Amino acid sequence: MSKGLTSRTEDYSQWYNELVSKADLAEHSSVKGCMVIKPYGYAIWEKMQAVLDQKFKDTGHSNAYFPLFIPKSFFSKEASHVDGFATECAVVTHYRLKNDGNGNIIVDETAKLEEELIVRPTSETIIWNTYKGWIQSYRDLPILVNQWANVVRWEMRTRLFLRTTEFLWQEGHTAHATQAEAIAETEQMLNVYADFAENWMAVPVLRGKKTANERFAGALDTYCIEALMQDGKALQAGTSHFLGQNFAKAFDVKFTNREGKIEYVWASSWGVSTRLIGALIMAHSDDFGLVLPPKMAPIQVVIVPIYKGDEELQKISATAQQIMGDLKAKGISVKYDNRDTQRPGFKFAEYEMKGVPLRIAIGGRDLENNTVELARRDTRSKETVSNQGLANLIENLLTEIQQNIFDKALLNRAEKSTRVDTYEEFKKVLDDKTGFVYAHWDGTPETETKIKEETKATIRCIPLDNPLENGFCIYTGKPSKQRVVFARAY
RNA sequence: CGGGAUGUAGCGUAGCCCGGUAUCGCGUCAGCAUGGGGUGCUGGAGGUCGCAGGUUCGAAUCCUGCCAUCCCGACCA
Repeated sequence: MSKGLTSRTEDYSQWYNELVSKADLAEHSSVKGCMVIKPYGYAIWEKMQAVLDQKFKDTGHSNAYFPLFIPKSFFSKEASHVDGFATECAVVTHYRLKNDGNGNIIVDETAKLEEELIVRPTSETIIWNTYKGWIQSYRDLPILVNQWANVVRWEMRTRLFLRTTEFLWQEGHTAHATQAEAIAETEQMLNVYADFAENWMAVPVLRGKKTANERFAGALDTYCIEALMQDGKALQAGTSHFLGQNFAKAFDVKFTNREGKIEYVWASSWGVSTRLIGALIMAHSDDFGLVLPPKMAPIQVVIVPIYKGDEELQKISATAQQIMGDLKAKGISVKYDNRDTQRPGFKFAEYEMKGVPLRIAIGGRDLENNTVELARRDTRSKETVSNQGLANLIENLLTEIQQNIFDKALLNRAEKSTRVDTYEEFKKVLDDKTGFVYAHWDGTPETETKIKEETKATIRCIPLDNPLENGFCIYTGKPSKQRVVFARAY
């Protein structure tokens, strides 16, 4: 691991890239646009999965698995869905290779697929094709299924975690007897995501609806959680879609309701991806490396011994083991780094880069005094504390750190949220101050598109709890009933 | 797919204009010392100079073609 990190103010993008690499989260693979998620980065994903998976189960969902490949004909059935994804699909056309006689492996042209297969960019089509066979009566509803999977979207430009050609995610797909129930499900899952983002990832989010332009291809309504990064750019952190009867109609999924009438099934889908790791990184980290909220940290506490010779190490290790036992009893994950191959200072820097929330250093002086040195990653403060009641102290500190990290992110968002009433002001804020810009909009896709073309800012969402307020569109001057949230986004 | 740039050791680089078999840093390996914030010294290993042609006694360097990657745009969780 090399020293130092480009500062955020100097070059935010480079800071991000170096951080991902130096914190050992991920690296570029030999496959263009695809990343290798390294063990430490994957451990964060596993933390996310564990929490989300439990939340899904607590809200009545079950996991299942659907194929990676989708027949092209399925994919074409829902018109706006195809339009949305057509330009970024990987297509399988052949199923065999052969030797061309010169030692080269080539595609065997005689092994052409009857029907080409799409590598799923999302699974609505294959799932609704399947649901058709599962649903006949209202008694079969609702179906509440989630799958953890990889998907492929052939992106032009990629960035580790934020946008890669292949990424990991979960996609929930539910089927309901009524519109109201499907909408309630859509909203419920949005709240699950928001709760996860704020109370686990310590990332404050806006809950809102997307405008028609930003809506998921095939949805009637797209709900989202929007987070603000430290550089003032917005990041869509999760989406939940009310699909109406669009996919039921496309795949002819009907059921007999209580009244004996035949009706199309109502649907929702919702997902979050490994992009959340990008959000986590950019929301909290500093110029010294990653800053992880304790609830998302693969290692919450690291213990570094400082010693001269084996004998002293033995003594320190005994103390360390005792502390580890106390912490583990409280469900705190702890690592004792007694590698003799690195020096303490190196380890300090390394765990700082990796965002471990708390570090305990134990040296000879501490043994004499029954103390340890305790260092917080979020504030980078150090203090020497007594061994007595250490586990309780740490337990409380972890809670405090979790809160502190959230508060900081919330403060950043508050500082970077601005209300503007003119287009001039709007552009100036976007350029100079960045962040969320609350402005009136006439509600038309045309105006939204114009603003996007001229400023690169998009409407991130119309907040769900948005107060009504009469005003005039900053672009056209037409009357407007509420402000919407604009930002430049990842 | 348009506009720009770059390919030299695991990583980052110098050398290229002005041809003579490759520089430095990090990392790595060995030994000794060191150990409370990225340790020091000594010694070692590691290179088809993106690929293929061409010019030349001789090419990382000059010429031609190709490939790849990165940045900016269009597209996007």
